[in-house]
Amino acid sequence: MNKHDSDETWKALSDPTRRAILDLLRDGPRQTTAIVEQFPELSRFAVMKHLNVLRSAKLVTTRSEGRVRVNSLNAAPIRDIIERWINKYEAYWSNTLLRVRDDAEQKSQRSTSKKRNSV
Amino acid sequence: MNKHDSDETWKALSDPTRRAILDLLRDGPRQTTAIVEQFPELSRFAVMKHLNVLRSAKLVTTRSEGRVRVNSLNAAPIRDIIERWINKYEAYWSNTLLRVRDDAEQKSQRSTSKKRNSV
DNA sequence: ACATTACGTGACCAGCCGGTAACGTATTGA
DNA sequence: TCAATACGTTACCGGCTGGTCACGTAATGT
Repeated sequence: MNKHDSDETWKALSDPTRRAILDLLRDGPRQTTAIVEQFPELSRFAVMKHLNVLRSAKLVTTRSEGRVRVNSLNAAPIRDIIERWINKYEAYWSNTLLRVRDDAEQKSQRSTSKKRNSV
Repeated sequence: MNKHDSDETWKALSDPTRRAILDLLRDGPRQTTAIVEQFPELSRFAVMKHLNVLRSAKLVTTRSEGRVRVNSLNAAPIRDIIERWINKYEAYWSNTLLRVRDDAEQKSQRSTSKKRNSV
């Protein structure tokens, strides 16, 4: 949780393509080519560069399976940042966070259908 | 909350100096010169550029008081982002964030009379 | 009136960032 | 074996970003 690490996380999260990759990996691990194909408007290398940024920020982990590379989301750095900001800005939104918790409770009571909004 | 807006927020938050300015404004409004003086290693213009980025991302609002300009934090865009990410990544950190939310709830119930800093 | 204080801007520059084209490596199946 | 598949890299580039220096504007106190 040192400053350099969180700064790298922020930098990694600041790009919309990289956030879209994380969105994709939320639904489960993906091999590299599958991620690349998700962005037909970008070259393969462009996507892989983003992937490398995410890897060095430890937001994505990759393991080899034969000639396939499986990329998985690691949400820990995001959690660290969010947790930090929740504590830092607590005075500014305590009531809002209560609403967030209510949403979460309702959602877990309803069903487990996931929504896919891109931020 | 369209995509452009939240992207601008992310970009604004991606710089450590800008996050430090927000940190400063958490403690209350500051006039422009006071913010500038907080960063002796930077030129005044550099700080003001960062301030302008924060203003156009609506993270900082500024009002005139005579020849003084008072800058205030607006945490709403941060709250929006965090709220979204809490919901999106809910499955990845169930216990930790619930604890944080419980803390917020207890605190808001304890000190309902205590107003937060004027924004 | 006018120096002082507070704030803002124009012009410019180096370096990083996100992107492409082309090429290289390694595992696998027929 | 060797073409196909999956993945990665070298070389390069335009534009954005974060920074500087110098200058400009506007309200205030005396």
